[in-house]
Amino acid sequence: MERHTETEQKIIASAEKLFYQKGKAGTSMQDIADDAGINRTLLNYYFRTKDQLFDAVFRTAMGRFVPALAELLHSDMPIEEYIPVMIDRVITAMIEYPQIPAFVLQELNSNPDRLPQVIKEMGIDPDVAMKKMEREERGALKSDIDPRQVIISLLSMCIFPFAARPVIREVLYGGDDDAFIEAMEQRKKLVPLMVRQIMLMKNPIP
Amino acid sequence: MERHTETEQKIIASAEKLFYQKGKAGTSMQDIADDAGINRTLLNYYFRTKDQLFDAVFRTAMGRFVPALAELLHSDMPIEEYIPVMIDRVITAMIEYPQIPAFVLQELNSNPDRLPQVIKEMGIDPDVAMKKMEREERGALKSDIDPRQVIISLLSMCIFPFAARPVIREVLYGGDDDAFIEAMEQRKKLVPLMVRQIMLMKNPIP
DNA sequence: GTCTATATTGTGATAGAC
DNA sequence: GTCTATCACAATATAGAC
Repeated sequence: MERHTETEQKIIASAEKLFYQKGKAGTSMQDIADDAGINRTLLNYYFRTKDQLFDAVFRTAMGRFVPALAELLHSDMPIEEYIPVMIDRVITAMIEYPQIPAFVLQELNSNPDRLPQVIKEMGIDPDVAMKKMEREERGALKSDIDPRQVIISLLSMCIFPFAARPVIREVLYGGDDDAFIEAMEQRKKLVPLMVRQIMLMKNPIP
Repeated sequence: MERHTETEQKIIASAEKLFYQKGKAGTSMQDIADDAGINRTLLNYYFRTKDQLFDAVFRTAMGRFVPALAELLHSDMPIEEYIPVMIDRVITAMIEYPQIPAFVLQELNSNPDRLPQVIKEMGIDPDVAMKKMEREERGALKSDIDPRQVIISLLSMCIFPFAARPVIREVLYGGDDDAFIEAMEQRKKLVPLMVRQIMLMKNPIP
């Protein structure tokens, strides 16, 4: 399908790396060209403008972790069955691309206009998602707790540790990155248990 | 103590607003001057360089929520007693300054050199923090679970919802910001209960 | 303290030779 | 497809008048 020259590949790879790290405004076309080891004008040749190059990278970034999230809100199966596999998938993606969460969140924060695009690419219909939440409320989740609060906690526990990786690694794991990763691997099994505990709560808020 | 002219105040206020929103590289000195309604060269007069102005803002940002976090790792009292008040304080700070989490996380991500400064200003000694964690392991937390995993989940559940605010608000609350805030208020009571449930887990990982 | 004028460098983008 | 040369413009920062 996709016909990509070697040069184009190198551009995307360098652009991804630098945009993740320094953000859109913090990265110049020259930076990307230098990192890729090519002439700066080639960026314009392949992607016309910086905006278009960034869009390509942003789309790539979302494609790396959004599908796992979207599925959680979509499936007709009881939410409970999906949780463990979902968590495993999300954490696995985070370990592979640890810089993406902070990158996407910052970009959404500074450019809210992109939100509709994000939601659309997630394939999520907000209305459908909300209806589903309301159905779950008296369904498989035999809990009095608002299922949205569970979802929020679930996503938080999977994604936030990576967004805050440098601090957590330094303060809680003495700067040892292997120890941090090991802890995240453990979370693949741990977070589902935590979520289960949370779902078992009765009458949390009267 | 602090002697600040009105102009200086206006600069800091505008700089805070814009840096939170657009980041350091995404905000020009001109942008800040325009927002503050003053001449651009006054920024240089009061803060010499953009870097120094940004540092001032970054310090301010941390001062707004770091103390509440630092206390969690410091106190000699059993961790369990502190949790509810801690959570309340953190969420309250997040509601007041919702853009700070994504801002600080992105800045730490793109400029890891700042981490030591952050840790120092938190007043945290990582060694002390880790020792404490190990002590708690067989202490007040009567659980087999690694207390660091609890801390991570606790912070995640408090901070992440705000970092991901635009998405969560749109997908889970139909774009209604009041509903989002209301849900966060509920979390002040809800998250402590969730954490308690998590701490009660037995033999989560053999 | 506040302004105008200016120096200097960086940046995105294009035209045109090869 | 890849390079050199060049453009227009925006950015930070400083000097100096008021």
